Amino acid sequence: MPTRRRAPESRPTQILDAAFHEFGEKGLAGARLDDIAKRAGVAKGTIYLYFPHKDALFREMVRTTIVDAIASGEAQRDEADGDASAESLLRQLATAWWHFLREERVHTLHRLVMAELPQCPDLMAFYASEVIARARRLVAGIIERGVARGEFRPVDPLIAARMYSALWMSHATWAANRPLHPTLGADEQILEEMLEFYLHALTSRTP
Amino acid sequence: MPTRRRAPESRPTQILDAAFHEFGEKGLAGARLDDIAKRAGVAKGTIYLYFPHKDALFREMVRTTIVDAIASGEAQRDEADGDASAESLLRQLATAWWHFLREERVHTLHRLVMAELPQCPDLMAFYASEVIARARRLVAGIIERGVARGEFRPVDPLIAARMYSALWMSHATWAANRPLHPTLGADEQILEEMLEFYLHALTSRTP
Amino acid sequence: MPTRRRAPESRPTQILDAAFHEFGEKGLAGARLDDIAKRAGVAKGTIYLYFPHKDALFREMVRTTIVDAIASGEAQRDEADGDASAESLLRQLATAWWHFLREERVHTLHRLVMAELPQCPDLMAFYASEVIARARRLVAGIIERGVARGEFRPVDPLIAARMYSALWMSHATWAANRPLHPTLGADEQILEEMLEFYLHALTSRTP
Amino acid sequence: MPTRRRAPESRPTQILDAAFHEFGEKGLAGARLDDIAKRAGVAKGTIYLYFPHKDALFREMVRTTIVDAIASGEAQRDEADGDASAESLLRQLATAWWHFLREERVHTLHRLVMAELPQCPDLMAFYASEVIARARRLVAGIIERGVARGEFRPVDPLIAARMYSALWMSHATWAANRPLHPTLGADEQILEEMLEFYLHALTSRTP
DNA sequence: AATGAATGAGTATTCATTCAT
DNA sequence: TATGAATGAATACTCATTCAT
Repeated sequence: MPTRRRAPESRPTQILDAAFHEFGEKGLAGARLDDIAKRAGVAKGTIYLYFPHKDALFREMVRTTIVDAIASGEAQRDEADGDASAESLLRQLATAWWHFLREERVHTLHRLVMAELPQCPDLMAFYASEVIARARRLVAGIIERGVARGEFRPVDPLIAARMYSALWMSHATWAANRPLHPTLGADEQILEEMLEFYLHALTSRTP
Repeated sequence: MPTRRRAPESRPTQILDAAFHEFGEKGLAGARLDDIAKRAGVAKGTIYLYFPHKDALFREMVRTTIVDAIASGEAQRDEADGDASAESLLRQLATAWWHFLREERVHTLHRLVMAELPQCPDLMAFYASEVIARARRLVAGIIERGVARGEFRPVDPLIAARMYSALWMSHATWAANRPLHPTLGADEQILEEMLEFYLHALTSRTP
Repeated sequence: MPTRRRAPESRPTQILDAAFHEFGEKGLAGARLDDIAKRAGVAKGTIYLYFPHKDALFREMVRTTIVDAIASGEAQRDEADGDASAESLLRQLATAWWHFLREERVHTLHRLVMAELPQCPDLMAFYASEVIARARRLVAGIIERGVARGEFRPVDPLIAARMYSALWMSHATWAANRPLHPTLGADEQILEEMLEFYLHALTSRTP
Repeated sequence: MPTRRRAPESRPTQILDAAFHEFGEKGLAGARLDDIAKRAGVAKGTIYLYFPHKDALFREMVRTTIVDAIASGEAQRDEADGDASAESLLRQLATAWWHFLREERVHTLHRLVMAELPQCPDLMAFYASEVIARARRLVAGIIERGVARGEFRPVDPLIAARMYSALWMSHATWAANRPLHPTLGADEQILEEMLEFYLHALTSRTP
């Protein structure tokens, strides 16, 4: 019998961590509480000391993962140089979000959200507003500035930001399933391709 | 009610149809054979005359839905005028695919694929090559032609086609969850926004 | 694997029978569905084809047992000679109810009702009105007649009937636990004692 | 709030008190140690310092409740005037026992005994001899005296005492569930009805 | 003595699968 | 073919009991 009470206050974290992996691999229905407990190194009953039932555990896991992901995303963004050109800022942000989206953890989260959250509309909404819309707002701000400075052609910043989301998120999904998308190059190359394409769309004068 | 064949003597089709709805609503694990049978108007045992088990039913449902979807997609494409400018062709194809992607049925399929198919890699591959890559090949062909004709700037047609997929598929997903994306306009407007953006990216000469 | 579908329409009866014994021995909480199934000779799942959950099974078991018991009680009563003196009628009825109350089945039922039904007030009410009050009404009728005929002193028939219930039911409970009540004589003797006492109370004119 | 000692240093008493209420409401199986602890204002583990397991707690709770009840019953009896007529004594005792039996606490105890003690025969025996038989002996003594004095007709005192128990206990049970027995009058009236009936049975000369 | 977090055996309930009809 | 009653393995959740503090 292993020692009880190993790290009293980190118990919920251990469990949420294990839950993330099990749910990530098997989905909400497929994951077994037994396995989550085993992975977390606690007894099954312990889970119920912190979460009233499987669904609540799932929800809380999604919620904390979103919050964590946002925090890490913000951190990456905050390294950006606030004084540079809009294009340069966009490149920095694009790079940071690309690394963020390419994290295993984020991809798993995204898949879970797509898969199971139609049944939990509130979590879906949380994800949509906190993760998706947040990135869009950041990008929209940069684009607005680029338009104001004359770096970019006059576009609706919100629409352009949506296009940005579309490109980055889709590619992240595909890159996470490379075997299915064999024409995809290396991560850095994809990033370059997206940036090249995206900047062309913003700077064109001709059409 | 969309056109879906329902030959009264064709049990498997009835069942697959019912399976599509139940799996679409509840997912692979959540759907109950009982409900599928009820919806199909057959006894539970009857399902086992045609499909060895639940998973096989799911797979077969996904497969036929993909095949059906492709057929309907192809039909829309074939209405395109083979003789027009690349831009005009692209507009026609873009419109057709947009309508295709906006079908409830296609969105449901997409969600299921994202959600459950990590566990069925072969189906995932089938979907990726038959649905996603197929569209890309079509678009790539048009772009190649546009580049050759000098309509578009010299881009890698495959890469540009990937960007196309990214924009169209992401927006289709968001449009299917409009409540979560309140800044989205009407379907036709979204299509216009994407086309405008995409054509700019292809025609710009500057950055 | 024993034969399936042994007696299709008697399945619920088999189960209710088994439930009566298991609940009777262990109580509502103590009885295990597994054991009930085993005793009924069916699989555990089969129970759920007929009863939505344990509580419903318990309730239904109590209900049918009450109904059965009443039917058997009525049958015994109907053998009574409608034309005799009130005393004679009372003796007949008293004998019939005594035999009825002394049945194992009735005693078990009574215990269950006392024990578990505070949590199911409707079943309790059903028992009170169908079993207890029913007997009282019968007795009250006879007493009323006896009073009218001058056989008995003028008593309130309902009150007298309540006294009857009290004597008979208490003695039935004690007789079912004879080891705890060693001064109790044989069943027939108890019946005689109760009748002697009861008739005295009804016929005395003095105090 | 009825008088119940609650010496602050007397943990076991607090626990037994809480146990009485929880077991009384939910039964042996239904009561949760957690709730008992909460009600007693102690931690769950503390219970195990005084009682080796749930069953022991239940048993001890029943035992002390019986002992307490007897003590309070005796006290009431001892107020009786030892010198009066048998009838007067009987009336005094009957009144005292009626108040005793009508206590919530006694009724709860009685229900628990009926419900759960088939599984604990020794407790059942304790209850039968200490509570039921004790009352009978008291009554039997008075009756014997009444017969000797010629106040009562010559009856077997033990049998008559049994009849007394039957009347009083049954009515106490019914009175505790008045909603189910709507024809029941007020407590004092019931007592009068029982006494009137009982004395008639004892004093009749005629039949 | 007292605590309450942790344990894990125990059980109701579900549902894919079978098979006698 | 078609049925649907029957099966029983699988699993979420509970709660008496333990023990490090």
